[in-house]
Amino acid sequence: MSLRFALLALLTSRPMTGYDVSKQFSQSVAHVWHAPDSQIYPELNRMERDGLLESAVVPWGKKGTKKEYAVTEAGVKAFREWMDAPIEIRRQREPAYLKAAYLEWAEPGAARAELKQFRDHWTEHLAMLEATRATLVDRSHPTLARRLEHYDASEWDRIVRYKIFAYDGLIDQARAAITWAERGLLLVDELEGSAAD
Amino acid sequence: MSLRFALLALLTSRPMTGYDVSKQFSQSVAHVWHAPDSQIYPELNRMERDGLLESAVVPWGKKGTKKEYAVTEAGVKAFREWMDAPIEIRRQREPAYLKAAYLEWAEPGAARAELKQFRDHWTEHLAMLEATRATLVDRSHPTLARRLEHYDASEWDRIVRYKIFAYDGLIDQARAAITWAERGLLLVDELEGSAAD
DNA sequence: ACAAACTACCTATCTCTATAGTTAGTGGCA
DNA sequence: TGCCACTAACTATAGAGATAGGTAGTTTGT
Repeated sequence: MSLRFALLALLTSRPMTGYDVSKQFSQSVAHVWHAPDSQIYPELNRMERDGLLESAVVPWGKKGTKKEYAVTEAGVKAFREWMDAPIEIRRQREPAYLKAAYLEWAEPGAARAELKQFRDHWTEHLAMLEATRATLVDRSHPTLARRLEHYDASEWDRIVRYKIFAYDGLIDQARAAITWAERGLLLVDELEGSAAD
Repeated sequence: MSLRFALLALLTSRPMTGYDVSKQFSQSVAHVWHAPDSQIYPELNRMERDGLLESAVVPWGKKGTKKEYAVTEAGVKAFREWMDAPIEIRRQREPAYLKAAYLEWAEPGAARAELKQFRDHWTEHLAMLEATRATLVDRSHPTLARRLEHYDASEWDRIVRYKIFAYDGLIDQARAAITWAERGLLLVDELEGSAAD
């Protein structure tokens, strides 16, 4: 159900085609709620069917057309209602931590490789989050810039700071994951005897 | 797919009935991979069909019977293979952070309520994780105690420390979530004007 | 003139999850 | 003797999500 609201969140910045949505999505909302385009297109259709979006067919080149979606009043209302409703608490589902708890079953080499892979993934992810955070701070983030156009300048700080707050939380998570993986690598060295590799 | 391996992990400690599994599960592996019993029973059946488990029918009372599952050699092999394979990286799916990024749309009261709910959930979760961690440190955790029986005492430290390592990671996550929510509450006060409630 | 890369928009299928039930026997106690 | 909580083991169904495709037009570079 959150996909629907992630899409509404994005579309409140400006009307977009499905293709725009799927491109912009991966650079913003997906940091917090990932979805592939095979989920995005059908969901946009369903949202239109449910009256949350309306679409206009726009010509594209000589023969091509594209469909631009805009949030309706009902869509804004649904989004506000979701924002005011209690959040769903996600259940724990962490394959990395599951494996960590049973690391005595792994080959030491495989244990090290997994922890490194995990650390590297989060290191990369952290860099991306920090880069995105920087574009929020200086307001160069394209979706944010378009969003601020609808508001009075006196509101800008408030809007931007909530987005930075969300990214700060994600950055903390990423840092914690990296620290944890590094502690894990030291632990494997200690328990399995350190091996060069 | 991880559910299968979460179940194998649990069943390597000792053979269990489906009911035992679903009870023990919620006190151990579920901290890292949640699943309701409506997923556990069918998955146990499928694992038996696939040769990872074998079951014995055990009498229970006068007429009742129960089915006790034990991990087969193929099951142990599959578990080891999964342990040595690279981990799947989970995609971000965090409704709380999604909402946080768009908090300018929420009523200030609703924003506060959500952050409090989030903080309280994680505070409770943290207490449970710390309590479980303590039972690992003193080795009074029932599943751990049964597990250690299969190993030589010289191996105990290694096994226990990996489990503590996993819980340390979860505890860090919980603490980070609480700190983040508290920062969020201060931010709402600053941006929306503080309201007593 | 043509290829390659990009824009645009899906579809199909399978698995995984969530939610909400059902059926039946056991053990204790009032 | 009857009731209730617990043990035991599912089932049914809908929706979400992952993976892997497909088709058609456009733009850009050579």
